Amino acid sequence: MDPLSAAERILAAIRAIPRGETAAYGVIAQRAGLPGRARLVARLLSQNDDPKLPWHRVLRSDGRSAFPPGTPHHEEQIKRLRREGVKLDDRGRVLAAKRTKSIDEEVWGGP
DNA sequence: CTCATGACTAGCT
DNA sequence: TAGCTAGCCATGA
Repeated sequence: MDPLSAAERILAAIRAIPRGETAAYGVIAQRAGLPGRARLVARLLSQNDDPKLPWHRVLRSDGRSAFPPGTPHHEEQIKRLRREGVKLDDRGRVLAAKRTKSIDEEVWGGP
């Protein structure tokens, strides 16, 4: 049986995002062994209550925040990302170069 | 059981 | 580049 629940694998993948980098919902899901479950990742985040979870590093596939611009959540997310050195364009989009490249190694540490 | 909703995505126009 | 659509799937009414 699975040593870790799907939810726990997803949370682990989110926690593994390095400071200053970001990852899309779909990427997190895939890394958790749940390809195509981006919405599950979103749902977990919406219900998560762990203040240690770097939820602000999780973005949509286009590099934008999942929250509508102008909302408190959106502002908070952008604020945290900037504080970590993440660069955004005028439209609040994270530069592609800063998006996650090898979360797999971050999570499962290669071998 | 069906229907609506949502911190999503990929593809098409 | 922006907007729309269909597909996705766990939850709750």
